Amino acid sequence: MKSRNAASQAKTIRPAQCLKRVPILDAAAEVFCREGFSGASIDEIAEEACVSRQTIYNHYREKETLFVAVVADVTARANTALFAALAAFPDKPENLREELIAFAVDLNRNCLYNQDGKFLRKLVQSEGPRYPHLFEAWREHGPCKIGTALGAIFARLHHQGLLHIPDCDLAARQFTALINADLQMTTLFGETPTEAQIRGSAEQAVDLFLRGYGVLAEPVR
Amino acid sequence: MKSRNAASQAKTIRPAQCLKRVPILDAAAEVFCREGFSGASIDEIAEEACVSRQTIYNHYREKETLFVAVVADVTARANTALFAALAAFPDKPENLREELIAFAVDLNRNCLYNQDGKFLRKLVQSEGPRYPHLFEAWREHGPCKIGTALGAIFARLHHQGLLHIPDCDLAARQFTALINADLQMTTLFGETPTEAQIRGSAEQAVDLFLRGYGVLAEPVR
DNA sequence: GACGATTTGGACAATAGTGTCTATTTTTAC
DNA sequence: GTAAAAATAGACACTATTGTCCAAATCGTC
Repeated sequence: MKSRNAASQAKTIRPAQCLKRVPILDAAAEVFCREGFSGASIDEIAEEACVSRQTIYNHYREKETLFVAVVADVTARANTALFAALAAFPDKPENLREELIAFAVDLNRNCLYNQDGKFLRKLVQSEGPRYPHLFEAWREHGPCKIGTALGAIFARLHHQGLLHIPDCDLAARQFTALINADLQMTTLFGETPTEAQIRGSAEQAVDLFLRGYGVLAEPVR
Repeated sequence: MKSRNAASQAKTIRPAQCLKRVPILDAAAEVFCREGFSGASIDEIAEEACVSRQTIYNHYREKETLFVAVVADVTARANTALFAALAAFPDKPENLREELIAFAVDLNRNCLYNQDGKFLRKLVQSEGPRYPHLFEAWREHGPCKIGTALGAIFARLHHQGLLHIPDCDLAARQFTALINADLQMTTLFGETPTEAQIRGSAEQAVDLFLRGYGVLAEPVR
């Protein structure tokens, strides 16, 4: 194997120069998501990226290399979106219901149900078992830590006396489950939920959540 | 095309005689679920079913026919399991919390998170867009009507004064979302949740659900 | 045991996809 | 403008897979 022999194989392309890298990654994400790993053909990706097939092979040695690169790319993007959403939640909430709703909407719109979220959910489920390493990485560093981060937020709300939450990690899982309750079906269809759906789903979720975990500060009205 | 010409093509095999049909369907479900539609090869299925490849082609003309048959088979099985679970819920609940928990456990164990449930969830997501007809069928007649059926049950509980539920369909979606909240991660790993996990998840879900929708008949204890 | 139905194994053509190679063209930077 | 880097197009070998055809073997039932 010798790892390429200088002459004609020196097509390793320095990672700095790109130009075609972005369209390739985008098209590949699209096609991998639509067709799955084995269903996606390099030719299809090349066409969708408006790029010669050879160019793809120049940048990424083989299909699997490309796939891994795509997952890394999408995961990174999803992560920054997630951090942004988490950071946007106020330290000292004033109108808890509204702020939780806004947070849920943000989470759903920009992390869970955008293009990247859809890609990750679908791919982790269908190709996860085949790439344990990749899968583990997603679980550790990926959008999956929504759980812990949310748990921390709820712990703060508990200590601030705004909510009464015995088990914060559990509450975090329940919160994410609830804000998706209304969107599951749309999601499975591969469609993107409308803004109204996202907003409605968030409101319903937060209302139930607050009935379950709210401190009964105000008298029943 | 002529639709086969009597002589050698008369291998249509009467639907009654089977013998090899069950192992074929089982193996095919397994392989389709593991590899996806395009990743699954007929040879692999034949081997796993301990059957000659030709036999598969005798029964199901082509790969797609086999796939459709598998989905129909699994859906039918999942449906009877679902009906059994729904029927098992008592008309006049006596200990609502316990009975809801038992119901949730039953639902999770025998419908949502068994082999069939896993298959349907995975396949609908990955191959759904490619088979709109099949997908529609699943949505209409498949396990997806958990929603409506559950809604009906909750409506009854509301009228019986056992719960206070303004929107029963919403509550149904939230209920199913909650009983899965703790299992999502395990599920994505392709693992089957343990009995303890299922039980715990159900308890937590029902407790939050009852805090949100319970009539406050008893004084806070 | 004989009959028809079912199953099997192997050979086969046709197709599609991966990855390589090479020569040529375009782009970028100096 | 020129030279290096990157992109392209096409031909190619190789492999895997689908689906067909056929002859032989096996099974179930009477």
